[in-house]
Amino acid sequence: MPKPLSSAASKRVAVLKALAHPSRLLITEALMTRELCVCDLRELVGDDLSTVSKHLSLLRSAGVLLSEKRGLNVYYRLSCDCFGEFLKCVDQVGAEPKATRTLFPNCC
Amino acid sequence: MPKPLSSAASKRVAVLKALAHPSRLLITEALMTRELCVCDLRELVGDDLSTVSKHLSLLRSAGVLLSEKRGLNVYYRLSCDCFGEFLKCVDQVGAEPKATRTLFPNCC
DNA sequence: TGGCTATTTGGCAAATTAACCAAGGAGCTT
DNA sequence: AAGCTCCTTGGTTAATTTGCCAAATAGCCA
Repeated sequence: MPKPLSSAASKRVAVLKALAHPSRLLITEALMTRELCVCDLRELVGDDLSTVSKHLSLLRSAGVLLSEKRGLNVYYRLSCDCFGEFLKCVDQVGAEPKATRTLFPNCC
Repeated sequence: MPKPLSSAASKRVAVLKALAHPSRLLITEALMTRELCVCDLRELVGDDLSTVSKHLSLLRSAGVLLSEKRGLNVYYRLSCDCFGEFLKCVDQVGAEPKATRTLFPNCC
């Protein structure tokens, strides 16, 4: 049984979990450029449409994406334009071979 | 079967997955202040020692943590000092109620 | 060496997550 | 209204992850 989590912490975990999946990260990266509809995203990731829809729904409920229906299509976009910065941080993690680092230099 | 992933992408996913767990995020946050040994971290998260050790091993292999054995203890520390920035980004995601946002303001 | 402490590893059962198919809206357009 | 397109939801099975116990390893110290 998981121990009670502060709401701030569980929100962080929800966001991270949402992004910690190949298709969902790909979707998020694609949306950094422009909003896209579900069928665009389906083509991008190549999974079954229902699978993509579920990924999108998860990203939306984590607060990562916003959606809007226009006509027949549903368009998704990032809720936040900080993902460039965010991914830069991710890429800095362990950018160097771990064995060669012995202290805290200035890392990133 | 997952489709082939670029190595940069799978590395990103590995880092995000490593952080997307309550205990592992807690550990990572604690290590932002100072390095700690396994027993300190065990006390912090309250799980079985072997569970904590597996979390640490996962974080290390994702490149998030570095470890060093000194005497009987193994000390863990962050591989990177950019986590403050990183978490700031995470917290900005969906910081506003989703419904009220209709476009890209300057968000974060 | 033997014993003690700190940590890791192996193995397994429970819980969670993922992906597909099929069926169900929702909103054009005629 | 009928039919079509786009998307979401329900339900099921497979795969992955989690967490504990027990056993193994590593290093100190008598």
